[in-house]
Amino acid sequence: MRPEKSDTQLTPEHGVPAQVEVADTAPPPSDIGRKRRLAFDKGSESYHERRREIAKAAAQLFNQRGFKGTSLAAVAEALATDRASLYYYIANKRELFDEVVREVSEDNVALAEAVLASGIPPVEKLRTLVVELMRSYGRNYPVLYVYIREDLTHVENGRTEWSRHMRGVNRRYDDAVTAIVQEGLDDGSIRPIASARVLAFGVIGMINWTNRWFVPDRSPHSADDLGAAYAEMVVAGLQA
Amino acid sequence: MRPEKSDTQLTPEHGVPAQVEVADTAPPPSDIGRKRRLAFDKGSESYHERRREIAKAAAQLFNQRGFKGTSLAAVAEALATDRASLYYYIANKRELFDEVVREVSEDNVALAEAVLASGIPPVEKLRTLVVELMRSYGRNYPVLYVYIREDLTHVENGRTEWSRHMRGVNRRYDDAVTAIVQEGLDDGSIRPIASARVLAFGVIGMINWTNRWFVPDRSPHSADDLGAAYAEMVVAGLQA
DNA sequence: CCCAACGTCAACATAACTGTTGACATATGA
DNA sequence: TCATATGTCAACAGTTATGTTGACGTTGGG
Repeated sequence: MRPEKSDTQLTPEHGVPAQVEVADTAPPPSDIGRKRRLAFDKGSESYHERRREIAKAAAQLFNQRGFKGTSLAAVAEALATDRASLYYYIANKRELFDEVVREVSEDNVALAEAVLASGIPPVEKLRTLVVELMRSYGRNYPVLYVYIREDLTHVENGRTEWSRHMRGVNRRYDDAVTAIVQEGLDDGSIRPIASARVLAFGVIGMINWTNRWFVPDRSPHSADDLGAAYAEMVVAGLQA
Repeated sequence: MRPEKSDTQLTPEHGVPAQVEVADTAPPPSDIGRKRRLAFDKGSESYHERRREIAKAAAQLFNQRGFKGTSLAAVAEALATDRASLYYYIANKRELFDEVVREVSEDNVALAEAVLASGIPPVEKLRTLVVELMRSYGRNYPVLYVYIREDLTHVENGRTEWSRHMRGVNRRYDDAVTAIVQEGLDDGSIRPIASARVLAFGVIGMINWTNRWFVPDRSPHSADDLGAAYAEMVVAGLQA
């Protein structure tokens, strides 16, 4: 299914099939790449601020159109600049996505794990979790939604270091929530309606689905309201 | 070869994009188009069966990789055929998506509306709805998930007849579920935790989120189990 | 003033994808 | 047998995307 790279001569230097190996390492330096790295390492404030601006604009587009549906040209346009200029700040689209998503997604996991580790009763953990998650979603809008919407597998083919990392983050998140439910099942404070994981996914789903309809600025409800409502619903639904 | 719009001719109409008009009608006939239409209208059994095979293969890929992430070449490959052969059956990728999704999404709405129209008490409607939806998701896997995953806006730019239709379907679905909850709020059988819509979206979210983790064949739970569990959780959570 | 860091620009190379074409194969029934 | 419906193939055209390049501007500090 790789019929013809072309019938014309293909310069052997250029034809090195770089897409076979997964090579998360050693992308060929390239000139602008060196400038970028330099600027990044030097790390002036304005540089990083501009980087954040770019990430913010990208987040909006990723949220609206998805990763695949967002072109760097569109990001550049949103910033009223040229696409090539972005390369002064980021190496490629995936790195931009990473920039947008990484910190906030890790905060999210940390939140879930902190709640799990707290000393309060399981049911209260659940309530706190739901409330705090919704707060976080509201506070970090739309960045957290970008993260939720993308089914990592859709972003990249799945074997890169980055994608492994992201899967790990997701996994820890699911595990933390599941563990909270499990505690409740174990001490009898949560009814054994189904396995801890199924129940946990139900809760997560209710929260995560808000990405489809909740736009903080344009909503009659605050994220806090939603969190409180869903927490109440979940707790009443699960409590023994 | 290709540099049509390079420095030779600096097209002055650089800023006149042709994609402004939406033209859902009158795609130029084209030869294979005529053959396709002919075959379709004549409608032999084998023709439509092949069409269904194609839709099924496409559904798998759409589900795994999303609309944008799925190329017709990939669909052809999955069927061990050539991409061009697909054009004997479908006119373009969107039509294929439509083929996959349309019927089942309308069935889904019909289901929700039927439950709404049934004579049972609101809380029982809710329970029935959740159970039946999960059954439907299991039965129609992965087709319904394809539909859920795509945030129509990501599939097409939003002004076409098709996209209006799809938004309408979504809307009717949301409205039906909301109406069920509203009935419960009105007759006092459901606690006024939040607005009917917020609660409805919570329920829908819990169910729809299963698209991220539930694979019928590879799951220890049946769709029925999940439906029963979530129904129980929702009903207990909302009942007065 | 001048230089280096900062930032931008136009253009190119490469690739993937969609939609289309016209010729070619097969098989089926009249 | 032969015409027709059915189905496939290789190839191309047009579009859009990414990543890169090298030259060009701008600006503030020494």
